[in-house]
Amino acid sequence: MPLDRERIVAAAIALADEGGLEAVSLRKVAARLEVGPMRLYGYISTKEELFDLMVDEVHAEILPEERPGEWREALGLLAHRTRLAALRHEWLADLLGGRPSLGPNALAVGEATLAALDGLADIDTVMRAVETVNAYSTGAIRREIANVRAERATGLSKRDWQRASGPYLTRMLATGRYPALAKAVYDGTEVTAEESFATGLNWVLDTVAANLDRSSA
Amino acid sequence: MPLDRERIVAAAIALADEGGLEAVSLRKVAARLEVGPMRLYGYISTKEELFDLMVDEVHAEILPEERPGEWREALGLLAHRTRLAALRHEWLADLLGGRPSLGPNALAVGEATLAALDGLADIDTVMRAVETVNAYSTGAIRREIANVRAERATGLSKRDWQRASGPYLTRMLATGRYPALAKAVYDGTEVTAEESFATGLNWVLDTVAANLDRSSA
DNA sequence: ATCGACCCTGTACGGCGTATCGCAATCAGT
DNA sequence: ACTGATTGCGATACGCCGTACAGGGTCGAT
Repeated sequence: MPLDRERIVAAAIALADEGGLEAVSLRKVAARLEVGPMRLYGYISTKEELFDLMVDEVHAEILPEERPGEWREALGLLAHRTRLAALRHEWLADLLGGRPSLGPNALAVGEATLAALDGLADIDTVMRAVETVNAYSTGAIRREIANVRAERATGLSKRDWQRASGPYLTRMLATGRYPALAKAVYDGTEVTAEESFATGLNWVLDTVAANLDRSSA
Repeated sequence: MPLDRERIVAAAIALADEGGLEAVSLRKVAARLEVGPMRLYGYISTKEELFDLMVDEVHAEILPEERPGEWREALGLLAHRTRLAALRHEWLADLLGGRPSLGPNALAVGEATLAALDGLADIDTVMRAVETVNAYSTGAIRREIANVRAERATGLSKRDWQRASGPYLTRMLATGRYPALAKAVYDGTEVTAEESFATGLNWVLDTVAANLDRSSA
């Protein structure tokens, strides 16, 4: 069986899906492909490059088959698909935004994002809009995955955890040094991660809409 | 000289400031304090815990001395101070949002954020606002640091790099597969990272303002 | 003075990324 | 066909990592 980048990246993604990024070592990738570790260096030159290739591969899942006509739908779809990709591949949250993504699929996602706004405002406004939506998305996704992991680690939902003597945080909140925080934790409505993501995203898209208008006026 | 968490965390931060997160190893931290590596385990139980402590320590720099009265100024100040902290400690960008920050200083920052919006809308709207601003800030900061590093690595400004045959990206853009991207790269005005951050932040604060109004109306 | 318990930390283990270099396979020259 | 030079592959090995563990040193009790 001939080796190539694709098989290497696929093996690395499988390992990362199963055990997180830290389960990805060049030795384990090589073992899964039944070759010696150094074989890989004929196809990739560094572990970081492998990570870059993994990120780009997942961007292929993010790109929608067809682009909606409405810019707002297009941007929302891309953001939601990025989120879903990160839920399927939690390690993506560790890598997203960590370095510029310049692989062909990531560029295609960037292209789709820009294309959705093309002509709706001057280039600089469009770029600011893209940056803002992307910053929100990656930040929100990272937080969501961080929470998923924390909940999995304690085996409790966030709410239960705080209420029922999540020992450390409860103690901190009980000190009275964080009154607003305590109120938010105890009085806030529980909301799904998807709702939270969608709400913030809509707010951000609202402000993008407002600024597209202002710029074209 | 007696050892304590503070000295350990300070040594780790110094190492990270000098050589990035990957330059932080328990062995090097210990060496800098002139003790054996295992001494550290009397004060921290894992390398991850050390990272958490480092993040919390930097949050002390983020918390402003006095809180402005206006919510918008308060939120903007916190976001800008977080960004400045990340510029002083680039490794913070690698850790921000990676896991829930529950140290005393991070909680104090969260408290200040919530307090700024306290009473201006129902709790759920306030929480959504905080989440959105935080998601934007961490995402934007991560991207900025990623760009700073990429520019440092190539020794060229982003613009110069693309224009003057940054070989790979130029080739990709020349394929014609990314027309909107190419246009943005070639026709976009160069803008400082701070302007970009501030613009997006203002947009997000605009939408927060709009939604605070709607909720209280 | 002797012993026991406990804390401390040096030693050591398994695993990592990847530099290096010996060797097998290939090819050129006769 | 046979030899010698050359190349490129990948096994071996190096230096580093986080941290388990056990042995030693310390100190209190008898």
